[in-house]
Amino acid sequence: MGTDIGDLLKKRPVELSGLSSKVIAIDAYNTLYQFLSIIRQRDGTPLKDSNGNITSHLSGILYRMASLMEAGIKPVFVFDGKPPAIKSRTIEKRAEVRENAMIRSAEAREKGLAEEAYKYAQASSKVDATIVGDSKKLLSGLGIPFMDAPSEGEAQAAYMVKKGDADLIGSQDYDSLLFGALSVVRNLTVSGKRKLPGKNIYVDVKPEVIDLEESLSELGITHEQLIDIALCVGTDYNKGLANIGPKKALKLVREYGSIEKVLLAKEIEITDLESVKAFFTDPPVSDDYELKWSKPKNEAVIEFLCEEHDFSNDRVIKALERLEASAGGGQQTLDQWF
DNA sequence: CGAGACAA
DNA sequence: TTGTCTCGG
Repeated sequence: MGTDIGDLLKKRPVELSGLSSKVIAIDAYNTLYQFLSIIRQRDGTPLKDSNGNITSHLSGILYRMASLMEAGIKPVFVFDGKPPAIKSRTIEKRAEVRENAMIRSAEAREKGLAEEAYKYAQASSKVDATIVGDSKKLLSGLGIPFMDAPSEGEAQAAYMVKKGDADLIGSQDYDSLLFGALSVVRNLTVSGKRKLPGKNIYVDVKPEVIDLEESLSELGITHEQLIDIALCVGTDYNKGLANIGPKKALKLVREYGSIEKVLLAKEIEITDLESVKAFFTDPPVSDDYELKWSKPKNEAVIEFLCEEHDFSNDRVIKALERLEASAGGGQQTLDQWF
């Protein structure tokens, strides 16, 4: 998923507290997928309520939003709209991978290969309409704004940053930088050690910020050239060149100046090159959003999570208290004085 | 992933 | 208090 240009970019570790008062446009699809694939039991099954509905994403949203709001961060979720036609190959491929993973997971479970079963169960995660609907319902209850992008969420989020309505994009992917986002934050989580599944290995996971201008000047390339590099490596919208990774792509684009000249020199072609480039530089975006954070609607959240989805009352109330104490990123509490 | 329990 | 592990839904 996304584009494999991460190795080229400069990453600066940050604390969550260092992002206080920042508006972060969260790539909803990316974040929900992360929750679905990671919040699982040891056998690989996601969290579910007594009716069999998946609830991993609800758990993820509740606790992470409590942490972010507590840190004074103002999150806004940006959901995907209609994918562009040039993405259809990627979408088909993802569906294939998921179905394959589902079968392999079942097979591995039969054979008693726990680790394998877990891995394939993760890969079968799908952000479907129910997951999206549930998530929006919870966000409404938590008082956190969200919007539907006309097309790609990352493109919309990048637009919001360029406009100055948001400060950073929260995503594990780098695509929003191609769409012109000035700043991306990855690992948007309370920093700490994470145990790798299976082995007894712990890794430190800290939030990290990637600044577009900083990365470009360090690489000595323009934004357009960064897009060209991504196009060489391959994106969600094009296949990329054979045996070309980020390092070789950087070298080629530096040497020839642009992807067009690279293709000319190597006598190769990329289908839809022009429309893919145009999609990165001028994607469909919308001004139809309102960024307003409000106090959580406690009763509605409790009804939704506890009554409908079997969450523990105590846990939900605790998370709501954390949210309530920080709702509006300080704005709300300040208003009390006027 | 993140909370909570329990050990050190 | 800090680290390690399990459970949550």
